[in-house]
Amino acid sequence: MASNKSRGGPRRGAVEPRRRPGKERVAALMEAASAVIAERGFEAATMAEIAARAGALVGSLYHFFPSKEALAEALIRRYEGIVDEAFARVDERAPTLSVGELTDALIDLLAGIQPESRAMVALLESRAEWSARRMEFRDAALQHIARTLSLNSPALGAETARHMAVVLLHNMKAMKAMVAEYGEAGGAVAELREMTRVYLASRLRGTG
Amino acid sequence: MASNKSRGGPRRGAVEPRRRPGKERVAALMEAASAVIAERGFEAATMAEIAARAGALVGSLYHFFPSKEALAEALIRRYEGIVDEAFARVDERAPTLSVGELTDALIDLLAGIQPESRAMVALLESRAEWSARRMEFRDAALQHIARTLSLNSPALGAETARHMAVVLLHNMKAMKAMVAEYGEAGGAVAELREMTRVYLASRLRGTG
Amino acid sequence: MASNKSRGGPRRGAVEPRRRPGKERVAALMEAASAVIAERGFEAATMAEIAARAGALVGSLYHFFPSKEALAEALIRRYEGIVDEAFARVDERAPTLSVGELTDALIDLLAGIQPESRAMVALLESRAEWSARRMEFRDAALQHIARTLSLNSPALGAETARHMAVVLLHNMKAMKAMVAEYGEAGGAVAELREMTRVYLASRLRGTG
Amino acid sequence: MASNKSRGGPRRGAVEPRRRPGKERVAALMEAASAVIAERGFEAATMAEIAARAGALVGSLYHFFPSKEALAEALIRRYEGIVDEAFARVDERAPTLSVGELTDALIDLLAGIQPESRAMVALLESRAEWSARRMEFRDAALQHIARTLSLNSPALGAETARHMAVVLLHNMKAMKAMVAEYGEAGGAVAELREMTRVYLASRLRGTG
DNA sequence: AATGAATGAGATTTCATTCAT
DNA sequence: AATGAATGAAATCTCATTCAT
Repeated sequence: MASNKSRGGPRRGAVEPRRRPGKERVAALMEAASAVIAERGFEAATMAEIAARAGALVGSLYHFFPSKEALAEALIRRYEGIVDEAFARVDERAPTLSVGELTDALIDLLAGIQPESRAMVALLESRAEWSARRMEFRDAALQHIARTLSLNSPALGAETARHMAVVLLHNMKAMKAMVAEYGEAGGAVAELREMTRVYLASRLRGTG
Repeated sequence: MASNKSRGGPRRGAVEPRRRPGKERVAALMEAASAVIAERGFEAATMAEIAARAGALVGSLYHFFPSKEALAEALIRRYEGIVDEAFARVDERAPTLSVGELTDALIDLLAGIQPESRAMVALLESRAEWSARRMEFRDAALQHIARTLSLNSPALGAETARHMAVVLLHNMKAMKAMVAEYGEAGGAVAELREMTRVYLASRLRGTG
Repeated sequence: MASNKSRGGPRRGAVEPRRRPGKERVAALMEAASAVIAERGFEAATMAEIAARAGALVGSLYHFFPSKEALAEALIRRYEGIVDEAFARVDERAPTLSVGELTDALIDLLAGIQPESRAMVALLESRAEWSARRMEFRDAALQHIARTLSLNSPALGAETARHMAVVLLHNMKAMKAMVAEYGEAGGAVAELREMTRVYLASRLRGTG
Repeated sequence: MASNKSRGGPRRGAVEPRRRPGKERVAALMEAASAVIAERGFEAATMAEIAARAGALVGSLYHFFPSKEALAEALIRRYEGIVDEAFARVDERAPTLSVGELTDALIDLLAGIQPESRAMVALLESRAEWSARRMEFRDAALQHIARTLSLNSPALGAETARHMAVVLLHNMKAMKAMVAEYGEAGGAVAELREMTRVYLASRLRGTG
């Protein structure tokens, strides 16, 4: 890692361009960032490669994202939106979902988000002094899961739901990784799904 | 001159020390490496910090471990020994273990190895071109788990055991991470244990 | 992080500068590299000194030449151009040259290229796993010489010309070194010229 | 290059062991040094590899040769002895040698010294601030050659002989290199021999 | 005498970030 | 807005040499 110290001044978040060409540029840059981070992990992804993949130059990248961390935050913000929507769709149906349906809905939620979710997991996994923004994202995901559980099984205690969410988030990330490694049809993938199903069946039994 | 060309010929792994002080130094260096890697992850751990934590200089570190990768391999070799022993202890009792006992034996196996296992997980998780050595370690762990399952439930198909092992290894690593984050008494820890228990109960039922 | 793993993908040779100041910088860097390599030899020449001599920092040097080897290749590419031109000028007159004129044309060819040729010889002499690029340069020089010989004495067999070229290249490099050491007027320089002349006279006699 | 500064105290040359085992050790170390320097060149040869090739350790090597330069000097001293003898053998016959015989005697002199002469050439070629010792060796070789020439052709002026020696030494080193590269039977080797023959024939004609 | 661990300066290379144009 | 060159701290690795045992 080179000098990570933020030498930068007061500029904080990402600049939001008003004009069309700028918007397209930003979209291309974020897509490129997603791809590179997914491939290499956050720390190993270099700003130069991200820019190059978008057909741009570092200067351009820094024009919109004043630091690597700002880029990460912008990505996370985008992921949050996507994840929010995914949960919203599940939550609509949550109260009426059977255990098997709930299992699939949750466990496939991350894996179903293409192609960003690999970068998302990489970002979540990356240390880098555990930036506050990433913790928030993680907490938001946990709250989402807990809420979905509660919607499905209102009798579930809030704290229990929260603890279960921690486990389920692990499973969701594992599913993403396993699908990437073995493909959707792998036997291990089926086992992970089955484990999640029997777990939810057991925990939500009396409550549903 | 510091050209990176491999010049020394076939020197591959770590140099084994021949004198008492060297042995102690190597032990101290590996301990320091474990600690730093556990804290920062493999890529972010610097050779300088590892050496410093052992009260040594980089030159000393490189005297025993000719590269960062060689250090990683030496650590993995040590972990392999420890993990082998842990599995051997479980396997002695495996045929007679109840599902609950088997669950605990497996899920606590990694977490029970102190203090190295955090570094072990970090090493397993690190990318760095997925070095062959780390893949082997992973495969060995999977085989260990599959064997333990088969010892407990001989009727289990070999392939099924293998697929279950993939899932269980995920759980074991998650347990390690969660204990490190929340402590042993955390509610999430209990949930992970419970999930593993009901999963094993469900899969080993008819077979035991 | 400074892992040596090739991460940037296929970037091989030198980056060609796109702006005026860059072009000048690159020219200054290559000149500095020539000078330092000429003085110290390739291996002993350090990137830091090369950069410093051009009034730049290592980072700048690496901006244009991603490795020391890439810098060497860029230099060789430039030398190739210069040498090609020098041979082209000789070859125009080659058919009509007397032995004495041919001797002078060849033996002074390298020595006449100022100031790069000392670095060129240093590069040619340097080991460093005998990089393919340098072998190619050497082969090209041999072919040039053989062609010039054949132009002057068409009856010369291709293989003989090739073997003579090996000897003449030695003489050309020796001339460069001796001029650098003793100056143009040295008695040894005259002897080398004379040796080359009687050799060519003897070999090209019946053929010319 | 690491810290090349001689931090050492007043110890200068190599220690000469009195006991048999010491003598054998020294011989083995010098042989190993010759081999490694021949393979890699002087600068790239490391003290550790030299020691290892002799089945010894750096400490041992430094016991007998207090620095790398001292080792180089010891090697040169040995070479001087060998070269002195070789010239003595030639000089006995020198007055009666025909031009062809003189050519062969000189041009094969270095190449005929096995296996040290490659290291010798490497040492002679290496820069390393052009140590005085190596310059002396070179000068001694030049004087040897000049003397042999004068013995064969007493009418030759002293200065002319000296200038011719410079050229002939180049040829002798080139022969060594070419034999190493193409083998004894190469066409280029024959050309080099022929060039040397016609040169000597031309220069020594009236004088012999 | 011999061993082999320790030292530390220095080399190559990487990369986030800045800034003049 | 965009470009791309410049910066410089930091990381990995090397190696001649010293020194305690």
